[in-house]
Amino acid sequence: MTPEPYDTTPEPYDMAPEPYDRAAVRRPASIKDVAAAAGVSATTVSHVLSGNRPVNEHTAARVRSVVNRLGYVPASLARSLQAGATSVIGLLIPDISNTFFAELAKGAEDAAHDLGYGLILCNTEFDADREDRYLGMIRSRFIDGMVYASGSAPSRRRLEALMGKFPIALADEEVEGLEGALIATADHEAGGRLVGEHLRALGHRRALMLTGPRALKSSNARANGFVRAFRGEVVERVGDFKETSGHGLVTDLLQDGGLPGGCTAVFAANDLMAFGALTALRQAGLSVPEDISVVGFDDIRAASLAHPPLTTVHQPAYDVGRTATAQLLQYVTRGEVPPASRHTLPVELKVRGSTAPAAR
Amino acid sequence: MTPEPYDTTPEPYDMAPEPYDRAAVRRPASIKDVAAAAGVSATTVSHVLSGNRPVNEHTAARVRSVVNRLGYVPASLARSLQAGATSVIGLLIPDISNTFFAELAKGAEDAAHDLGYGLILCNTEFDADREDRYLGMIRSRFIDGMVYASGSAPSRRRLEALMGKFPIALADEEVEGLEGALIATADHEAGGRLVGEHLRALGHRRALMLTGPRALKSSNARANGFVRAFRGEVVERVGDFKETSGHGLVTDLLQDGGLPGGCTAVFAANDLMAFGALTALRQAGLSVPEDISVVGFDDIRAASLAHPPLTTVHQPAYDVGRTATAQLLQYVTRGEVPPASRHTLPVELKVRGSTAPAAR
DNA sequence: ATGGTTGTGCAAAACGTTTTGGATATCTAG
DNA sequence: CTAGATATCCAAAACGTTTTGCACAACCAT
Repeated sequence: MTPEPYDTTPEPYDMAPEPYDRAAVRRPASIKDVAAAAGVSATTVSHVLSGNRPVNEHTAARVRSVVNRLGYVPASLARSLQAGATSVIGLLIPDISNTFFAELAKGAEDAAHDLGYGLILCNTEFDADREDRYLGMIRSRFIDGMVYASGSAPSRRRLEALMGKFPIALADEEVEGLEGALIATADHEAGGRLVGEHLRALGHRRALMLTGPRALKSSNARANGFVRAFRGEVVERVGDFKETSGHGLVTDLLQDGGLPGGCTAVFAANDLMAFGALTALRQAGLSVPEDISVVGFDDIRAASLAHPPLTTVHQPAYDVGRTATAQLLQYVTRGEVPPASRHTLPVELKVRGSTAPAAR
Repeated sequence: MTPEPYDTTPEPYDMAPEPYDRAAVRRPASIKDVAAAAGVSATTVSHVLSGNRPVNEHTAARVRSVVNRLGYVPASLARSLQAGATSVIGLLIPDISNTFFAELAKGAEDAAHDLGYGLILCNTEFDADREDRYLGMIRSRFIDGMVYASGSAPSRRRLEALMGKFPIALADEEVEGLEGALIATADHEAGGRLVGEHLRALGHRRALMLTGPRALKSSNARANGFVRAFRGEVVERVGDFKETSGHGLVTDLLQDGGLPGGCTAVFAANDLMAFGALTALRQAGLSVPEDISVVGFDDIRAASLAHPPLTTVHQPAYDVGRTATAQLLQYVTRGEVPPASRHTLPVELKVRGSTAPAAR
């Protein structure tokens, strides 16, 4: 029986809309005030409100009336202290303004809300100090658990030390060597495979692949899946998931005498880099998809709005967040590790206007 | 002197990376355990850690060593209970996956983090019950304040009742009749005005305006500013800020025999509707900006990536979130209402490829 | 010597709940 | 009429901190 994290009794509507009066903030009523005013003990008030033990209906009615009159709302802090849990968890991500993480956050928030949990947003901006600071919240037991969706390498060891002692679930990015952990991630490898098959079916035999940072398992999985399924010649260039990176890599290649080996397609490991590539190609007078096909990864909102609409792999960001959080909470509330402790969520290829049969 | 919300002492790195061992969770060390092990009172431990009163350096060293050995981290709950504040605030928004609110959230998180505050994400999905539920957090004093950036009408009265008693700051959307409130909002009216001037300067004299819901002051302000500065004929249609709405409204008009009165420009109250309009126009065989100019509002990421790149009004979403939060926290920590309790933040017109001189 | 300061540490109260073991009165079954 | 059950409520402990008032010793200046 987890405690309700906060009271939901509606504020009486007919209350005088007092002017904004900072000075007159009086100490909010405590359970003792209610007890005194109702002529009962604090215990009884608690029982009336929680229904934890039966109370005489007459007494209960009196107590409830006093509760309303005084506008009493139980202090959730004291409740949590007593209960040993706060009904709040954290969500640690690098950048909430990135639509992928925003979607993930939405899923996490939904899952948390479903079980009456609050969600603290831990936005790290890829800053290790900031991340440590937030991880401190779990050690001080202010949050009951953490959904971790960051990939900053320096915090890896710190994370390991925590995972044995506190409930932590990984989302989106795996951490090597943590076998027993709770993990929810998209099927990056399958995504790469789908792209490889798609381009191959269109007759492409040579492709340029713009990868993400080597340190990220997810990025590597995309590349591996692609290379394996494409069964053609693949030239790799390492980018950083930013638009400028895609633009720069392609521009450089074009200036060095065209895409290497007569590539007819470009697969970028995320949509942003794909957009950069798109712009670079257009600037060089090439048209997409007639001359070159371009594929992205993520399916961010702009992908379908762009011109041409971008063929890309849809990632279930919402589901990743939701699943990881649900797993974490199952662990936290029931105290048991959920049966399937690793979830790999399906991705989907969205074929749009940026891919076409290979030019001959 | 606000309390540190959570401990930041780094976990010792050289700790044995124990296997994931749920059964062996032992009660974390409390201040009493430390006191006993160090042969001092809990008071002394507290003083050593807080520096609140001087402690003999020899004793202090001993205490610190025990703290490390036991891995003691103060329970922030107990600390907050004693302090009467949690160092956590809430951010209530309708939809985190909307890039505008994601940016706003980022600003809010930054401001909160700067002052050592945590931020609870309250995503309402425009659901009044969910909003009430979250507002309950402030009444139960689990959070020290709330940044409110939603516009759902039914909660208006409820909000009024709360604003006199708890620290609440409004972001993005004003609430009528709450004069003393803390408010940070973009200059919607100026944004509309900029668009009006821009289109007029390009020679446009008749325009279609797609507004947002009438209930939103921000949407009305955009329309008012536009109409006043455009000084031409303006046909208004009411949309709902969604892409389908922009598409539907324009399609309907086109099927009824072209844009009314020979409009040469469309101003949508947000980018999403502008994209809808763009698609509808293209489907009707009209080209943008040669035949019709299109302007949006918000400057979401997709705006610059679209084809043609969308002329739009850049809203300082990040600053709105940051400013509102900073104001709230100034109020919360210092207990005083900041000097300027209303901030109207400047917007900026981004002229891109979707506007051109009026076709004659 | 005396009074005041400084250094050092402790005990107890306070924060606001929930939970547990009784206590008292009333009822039920034999 | 009595033993046991039931209904009703309360006092006290517990959750883990910080803060406050005080005690004691040691030192200083008069």
